[in-house]
Amino acid sequence: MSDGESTRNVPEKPTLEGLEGVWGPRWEEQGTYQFDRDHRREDVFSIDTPPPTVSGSLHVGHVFSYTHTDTIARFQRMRGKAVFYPMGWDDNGLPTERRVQNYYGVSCDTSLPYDASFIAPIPVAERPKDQQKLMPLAISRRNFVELCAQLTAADELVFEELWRTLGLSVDWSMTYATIGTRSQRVAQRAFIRNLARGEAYQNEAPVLWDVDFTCAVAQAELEDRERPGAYHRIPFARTDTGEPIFIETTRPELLPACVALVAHPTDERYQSLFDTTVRTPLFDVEIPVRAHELADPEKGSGIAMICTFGDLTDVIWWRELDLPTRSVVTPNGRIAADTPEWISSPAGQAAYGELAGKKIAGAQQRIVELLIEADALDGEPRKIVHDVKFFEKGDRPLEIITSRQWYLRNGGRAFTDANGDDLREALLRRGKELQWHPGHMAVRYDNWVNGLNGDWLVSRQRYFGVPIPLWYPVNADGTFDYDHPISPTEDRLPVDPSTDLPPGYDESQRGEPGGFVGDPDIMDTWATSSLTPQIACGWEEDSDLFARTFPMDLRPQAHEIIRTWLFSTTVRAHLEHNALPWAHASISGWVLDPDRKKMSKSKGNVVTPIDHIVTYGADAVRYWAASGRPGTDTAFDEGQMKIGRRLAIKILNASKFALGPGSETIGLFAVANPGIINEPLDKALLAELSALITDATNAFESYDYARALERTEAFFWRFCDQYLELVKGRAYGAQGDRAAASTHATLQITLATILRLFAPFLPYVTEEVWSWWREGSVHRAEWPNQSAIGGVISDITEAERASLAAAANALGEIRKAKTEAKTSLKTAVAECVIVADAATIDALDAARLDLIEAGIVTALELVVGDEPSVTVTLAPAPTLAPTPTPT
RNA sequence: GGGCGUGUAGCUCAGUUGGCUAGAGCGCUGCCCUUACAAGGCAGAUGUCGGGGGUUCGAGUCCCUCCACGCCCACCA
Repeated sequence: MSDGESTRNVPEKPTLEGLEGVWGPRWEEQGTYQFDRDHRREDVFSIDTPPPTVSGSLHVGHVFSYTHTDTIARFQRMRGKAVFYPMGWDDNGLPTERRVQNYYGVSCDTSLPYDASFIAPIPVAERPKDQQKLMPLAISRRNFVELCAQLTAADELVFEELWRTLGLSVDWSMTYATIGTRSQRVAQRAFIRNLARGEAYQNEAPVLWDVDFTCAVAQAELEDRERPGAYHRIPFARTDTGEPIFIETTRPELLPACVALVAHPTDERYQSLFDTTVRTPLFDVEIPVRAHELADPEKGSGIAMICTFGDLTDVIWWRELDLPTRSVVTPNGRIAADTPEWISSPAGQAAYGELAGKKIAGAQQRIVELLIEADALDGEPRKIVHDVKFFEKGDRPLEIITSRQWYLRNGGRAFTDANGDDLREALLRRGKELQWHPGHMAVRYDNWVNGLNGDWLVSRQRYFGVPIPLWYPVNADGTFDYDHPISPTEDRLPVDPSTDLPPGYDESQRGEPGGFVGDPDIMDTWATSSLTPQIACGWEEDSDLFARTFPMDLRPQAHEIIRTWLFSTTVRAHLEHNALPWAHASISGWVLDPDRKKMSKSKGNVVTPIDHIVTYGADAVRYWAASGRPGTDTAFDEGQMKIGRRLAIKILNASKFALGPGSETIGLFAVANPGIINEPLDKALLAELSALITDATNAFESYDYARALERTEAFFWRFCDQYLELVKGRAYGAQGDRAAASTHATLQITLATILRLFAPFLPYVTEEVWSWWREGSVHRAEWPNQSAIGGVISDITEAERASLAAAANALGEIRKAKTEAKTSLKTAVAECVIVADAATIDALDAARLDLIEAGIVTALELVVGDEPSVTVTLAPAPTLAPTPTPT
């Protein structure tokens, strides 16, 4: 027996059932996937695993993409790398808040004091029907945050269980949560360093605002949605002549916030109007008419009203034309209750009174009525469907509200980085430096960076997140001195400024003149997620680990978050480390339902993965996932899982044969004694296997796991259908011990190889079979190379190389004859005459004995000729005893 | 409006520098309990390679153009 081989233990009836339950715990116990931190950086492969959002349930989309990464991790591990493969949980942020509110029926009220004795309420779903629709229970911010932490901790256990069952080779001793202490420390440390370097700054400015979450929203969180709207044609009156000037607007309710009209500087129609004034209808406010290139003469009447603020173009006009701010929309999406001072006429004030306090939609309806009454609406509103900006998690169109927010430099506005380079250019270069898989995804990064229209707004007016770690002095008059924020020292992190104290102050000074206030905001969830490499690798906390793992090797992720996660991570690493955070990015596609729609929770077409794992087995589900090529959207297909299951069963059965009677004495010693393999079919098979190893290895090295699987699978089926069929008799000893030894050695080299090639995809079945005869885990075994095969096939002849395909074809013809004769494949062939070209005949002759045996051929005649043919004469069917006729 | 991707058998997809009659699996049809496998095996039928032009001895593969679908991006009054 060769080394590495253990006692044979091949089950009588191999089965897939229960493999997950057997091997999962054993891998855990044996530390199969533990990160070995003794390796040097170049021998480590580190993966920046996407932390899944814990606020919902994992769906097949997760199973799909995480399997892709796992195949890469397993390949690298078998190649000898110490694989650093941690798992994070994204529990920070709005989705969790929303889930906690709904799950427990609570709401956060920042004015309430902390209740130390608070106990989580009974979940809404578990209450009696009549108590499910009660008003939410208002609880303090700290109680609310604690409840979030409690629920996410429970959710994370469920997630981990599913991942383990799926067979992810994660090192479960290395997990993090984005709301965890470590993540908070990293996020706050990075932020105060950004602040110290001038990369973080605050600004009082118009921002996109979600009126339901009462929270600012960043450019990266926007999405356009088509909404019905209408152009309202409204006359403004020239102040000098009273002549009507018509504008068209989709936001008539913003008329009281109008600060100017604007037309293109070259627009003939409006030349005489520039630098004069007009008066708004209903409110009778005098406003200037200005010229600006962004005004499009083709659009509407060619002259637009500028409001503070109807859209982002308004913001540009307002800024560049230096217009006053006249806001009427409040943060919660209503028209401000108090009549603004710029509306001075009694009629205007009365009109405003009609709108005050109304929600946007109601205000729009009312102002249209008022315009009609005042004969200030020209014709019917012209209905259109247009794109409106929404917060991607929001339900109502965004408004633009002026507020003080924190920003992080990301190249959206001109900035010179620490290297003296333009930040945007530097980040574009980072995108080119990164190796994308597939390569065409790189353009999405370029598109996004080139389209940035401002820096990254990182402050959020929410609760469950990492607090902005700053305090502000309170002036003698009670106002806040935002210009002199107080940072904590790094050794105190993480801090919560709403409860912790700034250096040199005591609690009695909170909110008092001469005292301090804490920044009430938290950071954008991406402000933490953008630091996953730093969190996972132990930045500033475990410098040894950091040195061995950072910058990381691989960032796997989905394409829709290139603009958020991938880009923001690049920004943080560039600013903090002057480095790319990882060398490679692999971008997975989506799982589509059979109607080719993306599966997502909101569409209600999500399939729960655990049922499929139970039905088909984890290997089968992984097989389906790994069939999806990198970056390609893939249809959800249970059929593929059935095929995966069949493949796994086939591996069990073929392995049982390969390790069957006669094989024990051979072992793998052919490696040390190449001369033992001398049969043409055996050499032909190993030649194919050799090519397969090269092909699969190259595919994996270019992150194309799907190709590696496809090639391995195709080889395996040929191995079963052609080779095994042809050598069965020989394996059983029909041609003597020497011939049997050749095939047994070949079978075992092949089996040992394909088990390892399949191991990244089908970790359970390959480990099961490996355990029948080899020591240790297949997942720690060396990735196949040519060493076991090279010597055997170095002297292969052309006839030998072609023998397998030729014999398989001939066997197919013989079996076809039997099928057509509707007889059993066991039927003997009296005579078989094969006419073919000389090369084929040579190849067939090389496999002669095996072919005769497999086809049960009595006389095989091989003839060189120009017209290929196979003539099969079946032996007379054995005489059957006459079936008694029932009477 | 700009860009990226996809379009091959009823379905899901391979097809790597252009090379002999275009492949696999599912599904479909027929046959076979053959000692690895009946939740199996063997065999069979099935294609204007989205349309049109071009380069070439030769194009599913390269070039141009058009069409359909998906996605990303865009200051969308």
